[in-house]
Amino acid sequence: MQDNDPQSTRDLVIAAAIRLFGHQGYEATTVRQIALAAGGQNVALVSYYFGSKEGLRRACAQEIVARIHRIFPTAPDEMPAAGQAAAERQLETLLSLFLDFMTQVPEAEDLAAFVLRELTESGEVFDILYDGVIADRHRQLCRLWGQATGTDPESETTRLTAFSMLGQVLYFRIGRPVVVRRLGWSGIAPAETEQIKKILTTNLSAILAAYREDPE
Amino acid sequence: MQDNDPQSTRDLVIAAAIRLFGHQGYEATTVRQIALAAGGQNVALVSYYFGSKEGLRRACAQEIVARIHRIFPTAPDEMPAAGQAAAERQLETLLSLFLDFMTQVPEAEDLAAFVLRELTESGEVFDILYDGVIADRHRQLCRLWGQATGTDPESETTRLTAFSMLGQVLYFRIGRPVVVRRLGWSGIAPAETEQIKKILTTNLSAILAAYREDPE
DNA sequence: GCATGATTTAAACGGTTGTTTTATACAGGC
DNA sequence: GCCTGTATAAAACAACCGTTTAAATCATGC
Repeated sequence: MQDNDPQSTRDLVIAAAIRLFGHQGYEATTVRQIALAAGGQNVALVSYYFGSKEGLRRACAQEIVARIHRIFPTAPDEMPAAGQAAAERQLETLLSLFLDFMTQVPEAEDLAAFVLRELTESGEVFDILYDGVIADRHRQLCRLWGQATGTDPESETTRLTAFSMLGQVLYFRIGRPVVVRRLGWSGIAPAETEQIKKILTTNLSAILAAYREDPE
Repeated sequence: MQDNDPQSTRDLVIAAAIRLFGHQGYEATTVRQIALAAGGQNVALVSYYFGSKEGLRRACAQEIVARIHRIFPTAPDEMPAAGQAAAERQLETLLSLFLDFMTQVPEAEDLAAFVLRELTESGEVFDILYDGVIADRHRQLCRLWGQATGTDPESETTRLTAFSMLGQVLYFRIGRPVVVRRLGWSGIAPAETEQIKKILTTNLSAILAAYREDPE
């Protein structure tokens, strides 16, 4: 029970909490489970460090915001106005990286599950996540989309289309068990991610082409 | 507390449980809440009728399967081999109905939330839902997709593409709070659903066109 | 080496959980 | 009438919940 880790006890508790909250839900997770999963820590630490179980929940959300900022740094607000072809290529790599993260990075499962649950409950934590990670990323996607199609990046059509593209990626994380079972896969290894990537890339360029020849 | 309802007490309990399980999660919901929401019934009824809270959870899943069968009857296995244009129109109405259901029917929120949660937990109830509602509907979608593009309806590409289309629809239910906030809407009224429908229809025909001119 | 503050521990708190028990009301067959 | 099985009721059950308390341990500056 010595402190040999570089991580502080506080960080250990947060990491365990994100994993458990995401996997089984906030209410279903007990602080004793968290303390145990954090390396056999004491139950009282949750109250000590975070005030309450609800405080720990908030701390988890803030940690997620920080972690995603580290993984996907926000692009500078004003980007060089690339051409349509360049913007399309940037869109492609953006969605590709997002898919890789969602299907391949192990910790993404916990993060996505946590965000998903908070999203359904629409509590106070939802605001932290929306302001911290969702809004900026979506705006960036819309900016690229506007450049690639030559349309208003903040039009209602663009914003909704951006969500429809995100939905495609996210389903392969949220609906992963369904996809795996229906495809007869044993999981989503890098080879399967490439297979999905081909589908999404095809969809992307097809939709972009439709908007370019008829900007509505 | 007389039995004036046409619904049996059992059905009342299941209805209340689906609503509460979907809205706040299985663990977060107490059997006393359910009994109260079912019209002030007694707590012991849950054990009496369903054996346990977990048994009630299974009964909810089976009820959801039955209800969705009632709303979206499965198409007969062999459909008249319609032409490509007819198949595309059928795809369009199918996704359109699905979106309507997901965004407009009030009870869809509870059903979708329930399914979503069970999907994340991958327990025994997930099997009931996959076998009962997901597999058949996805196969039907693939069949139509095959007809509309002239490709193998059970190829890996077709099955994945079908999921990518479903993902687009589902995001507007799962991510509803995000969409509403980002678009500055106050909710998703029928007018907003039509707006989304335009986007999804555009995407659908664009992707179909891509596969038709290059079947890969 | 001792005072000081932060960290960790064990134990207990009242309250709530799912379930069981026991008793009561109510139907229909004989 | 009574008997039988189903349905509802109230109360109690042990187990567990999040939180608090109070004491022990640790690191650190002086």
